[in-house]
Amino acid sequence: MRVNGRTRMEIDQLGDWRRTHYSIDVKPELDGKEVVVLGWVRDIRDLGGIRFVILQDREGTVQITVLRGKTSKKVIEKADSLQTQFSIGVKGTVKKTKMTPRGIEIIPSEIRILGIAQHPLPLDVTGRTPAEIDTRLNARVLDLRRDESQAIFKIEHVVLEAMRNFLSEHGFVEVHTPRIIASATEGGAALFSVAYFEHEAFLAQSPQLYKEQLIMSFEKVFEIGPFFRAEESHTRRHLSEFISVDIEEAFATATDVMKVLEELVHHVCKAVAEGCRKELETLKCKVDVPRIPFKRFTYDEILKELKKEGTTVPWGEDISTPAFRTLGKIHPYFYFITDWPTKSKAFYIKPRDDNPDLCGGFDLMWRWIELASGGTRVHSKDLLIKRLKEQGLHPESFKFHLKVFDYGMPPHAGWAIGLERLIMMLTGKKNIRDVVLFPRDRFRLTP
RNA sequence: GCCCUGGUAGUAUAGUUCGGUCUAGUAUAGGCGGCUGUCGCCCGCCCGACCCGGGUUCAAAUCCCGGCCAGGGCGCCA
Repeated sequence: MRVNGRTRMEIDQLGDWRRTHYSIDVKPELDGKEVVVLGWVRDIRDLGGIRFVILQDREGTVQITVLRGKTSKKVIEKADSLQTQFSIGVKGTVKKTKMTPRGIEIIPSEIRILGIAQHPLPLDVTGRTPAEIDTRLNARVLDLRRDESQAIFKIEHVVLEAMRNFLSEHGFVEVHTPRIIASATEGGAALFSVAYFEHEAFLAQSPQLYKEQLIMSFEKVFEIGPFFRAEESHTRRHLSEFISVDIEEAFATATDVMKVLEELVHHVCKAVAEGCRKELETLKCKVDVPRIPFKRFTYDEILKELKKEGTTVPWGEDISTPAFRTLGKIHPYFYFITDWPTKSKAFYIKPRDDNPDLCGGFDLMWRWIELASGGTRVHSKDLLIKRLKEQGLHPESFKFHLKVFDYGMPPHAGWAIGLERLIMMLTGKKNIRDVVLFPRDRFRLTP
């Protein structure tokens, strides 16, 4: 049998080999010590009598140096049969040297080939030859070995960890609401339908109604999880499946949860700026820790600003994407937009007591992108029914939700932030697909 | 859903304006050979592509029509 144009080599067993060090932990102090490193072949440079194999693991790379004259025949044969992206294990001795940038190399005593890679590969992991996003997503697992991809998802991990810590420390309880629901939670966005035994069900577009119900016992809740929108949108910032970070708090108003939101964003930016220096450098990206509180503008003030720039938005209408792009140029960082017209926001956002045409809804903007939205919620059953009707929805289809208002619904408020959009902002990526492991959009369902 | 742009080796590109010189160029990857200190190693040789279907023409990668796919924009949204 032939693979890659040559005789198929034996695949070795991992056996009792376990990693003793990640690549970056192999340091000059270990000179003379035996180590076992595991990973993938990033690069091979063969100079004839000497062959350099660069091994990559999730933390970095380390050089394996094979000297033809001084190494056993068996090791040389193995080293010669390696190709890039093979999964391998190397047992060898650390050698201090001035010949490598990191000051060390590993002289192998045994190499094990643990998994082969079929060549030619669909993309270049070293990044010397670029690949387009479509090509990269089709070969996503290989693409995820690129330094840039690794950096993005390391940052995402740090963000999620920072968010969970922050919210837990502020007394929020993590909850999970159903993904499979009987009917629309908000109206508005289109839903995916699923066959649910003998019924039709839908994939949840938001945890909105459930999180409101949960504050009736837990008071402060948060949820991080995927939600689904069957929108036809095909843009750089929309997905069919996205991660929403939601909070809801009892006995609170928009003002209270806006404070939580800006403190959270501040905390997250700080965690990334301090904890992901290497990753930000890889991405050639800078994260400025924002000053809090963020600027707050009312909807009316925003309309006036836009008018000055020559963009007229009729009062009560939502702000168009081109108008938001204009705003992004005026306000190049974080800012809130408050006091929206009631009719432009969802039925569960509370109209103001002193002026029912305005409501307690807000958006958190980053430049021209809507990062989060939230508000004070309606907690009166009668008002909620009235609002449902005004939005053209049928109170009958919300009867299970309306029923809980008979059990002592407190005033409450909350928000939701689009995780991927936040990650885009922190990583400087212009396409949301870059920051999702396996994105789902209007035209992509695989891999 | 609508609008715009594009589709050339595994990948990324040149060529398309104005049809012929394209037997389709380059880089990288891949194969073979050489090289004992590389770190985007180097050198030589080789392999490999015009999205699909139809049309115009003496002649189509190039022009026209349809399809599929991709990227961007809009509306909607987070």
